[in-house]
Amino acid sequence: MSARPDTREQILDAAETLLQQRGFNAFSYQNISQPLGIRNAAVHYHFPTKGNLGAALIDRYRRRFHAWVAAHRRRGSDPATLLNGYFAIPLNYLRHDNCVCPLGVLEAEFNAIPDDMRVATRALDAEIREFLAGVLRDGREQGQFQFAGLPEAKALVVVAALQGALQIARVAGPTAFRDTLRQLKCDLGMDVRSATAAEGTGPGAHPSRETN
Amino acid sequence: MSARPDTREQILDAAETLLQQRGFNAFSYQNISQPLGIRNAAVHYHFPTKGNLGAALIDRYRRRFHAWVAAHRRRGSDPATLLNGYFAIPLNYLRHDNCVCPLGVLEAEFNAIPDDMRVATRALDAEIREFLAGVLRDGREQGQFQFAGLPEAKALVVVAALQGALQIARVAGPTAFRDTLRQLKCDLGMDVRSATAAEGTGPGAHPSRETN
DNA sequence: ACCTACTTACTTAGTAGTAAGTAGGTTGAT
DNA sequence: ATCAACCTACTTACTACTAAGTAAGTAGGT
Repeated sequence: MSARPDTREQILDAAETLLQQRGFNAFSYQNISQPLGIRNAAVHYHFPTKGNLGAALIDRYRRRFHAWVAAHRRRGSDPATLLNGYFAIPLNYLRHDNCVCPLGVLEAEFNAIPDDMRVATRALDAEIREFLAGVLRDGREQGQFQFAGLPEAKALVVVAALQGALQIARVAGPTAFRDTLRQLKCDLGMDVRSATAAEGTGPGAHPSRETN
Repeated sequence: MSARPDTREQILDAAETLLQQRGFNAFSYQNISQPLGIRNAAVHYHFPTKGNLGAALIDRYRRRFHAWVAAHRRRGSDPATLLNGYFAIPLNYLRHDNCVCPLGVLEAEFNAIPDDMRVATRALDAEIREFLAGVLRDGREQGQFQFAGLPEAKALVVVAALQGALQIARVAGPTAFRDTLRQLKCDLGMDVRSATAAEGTGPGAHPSRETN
């Protein structure tokens, strides 16, 4: 009966889906343990407190993102490829039963999560925006994107809009997100083909469904 | 001891702050009753279930927004004034201890709120985006704004970015929101003065602090 | 003999929600 | 004008449940 010995990772997978579907304060240890066929105390064994679980989850998001960026750097991807690869992350969330961006959830509940989670959240946000600002700067220099203003400010608009659009897609349907993405590309002077569907799972590789 | 007979409205005020500060699933009846010096059951008297409270709160947001739009219509405000007035709403939230957009919170927790709240949330989102798309369309026709694409898509980008930026401001500080707003205006070909500070409280008039 | 990865059984502290009682004001019939 | 009936806006006291977290025990591998 030891088909999946990696209980710890399965717990994180379950927590990830629950976080992006319901929010941190709207799921319990039982929501994790029951589907996995284990006991609440088993979850506590791996993650003594819920805050530890949350912080470990955010750290995993960060490691995945770092690895994804590193892989692209090795491949020497150009700015347009990097940006389309980044767009694939929320597109994956969207396909995954309208999951929202983890950063959005954590920031919305920021005053109701433990301190170690806040620190990790801040770090993830900074890393993503720093990456994106670099991509936008390089892309503009190389003539792949057109926009006015600082790359940091444009990166802010892009991440904020993607994050917000995933949330809006919850009430307005997935086309709301796709329309937002198309407009963002248009505002960057990019080629507006729907595309980027087969861009690979990227760092936002969501556990359930396709991992079966 | 009847300084404030309007308990019902005070409950909604408290719930509003709690929603935008902590999220719907991260506050309890006690968080409302205790500061008001009343009992939990008094809250249940006015709002039998937490879902009723939440739905009533969203309905109040909607009524405030309708009244605000109607007031501007009577005044015959031009698109730029309307848009700057709309921008004043999240700017007020920001000043109010980094409150986030109620729609963002509700959408993030969408799978963890009762059904009547979902219906009301959907309605509020549709009303806001419809209003904004109209403003953007008129403004472009009158030469006040410049942008490519459909007004509906541009409205989506604007509301999504504002919503997301309020959340990001939680972890990155208020300048993150202001930078996002400046970039959005820049992308619309608007005059980029910081301004719009004394735009009045508008429909996002938050209860506590200044109402004292 | 010990470690890892659990389980069973429990505690403590909340949560939303309810039932029944009550103070004070309003209404209506006599 | 007075008294009974009733309504609004609560209170006290409770139920039923769920939450996170802990202590102690155990099976199986090293």
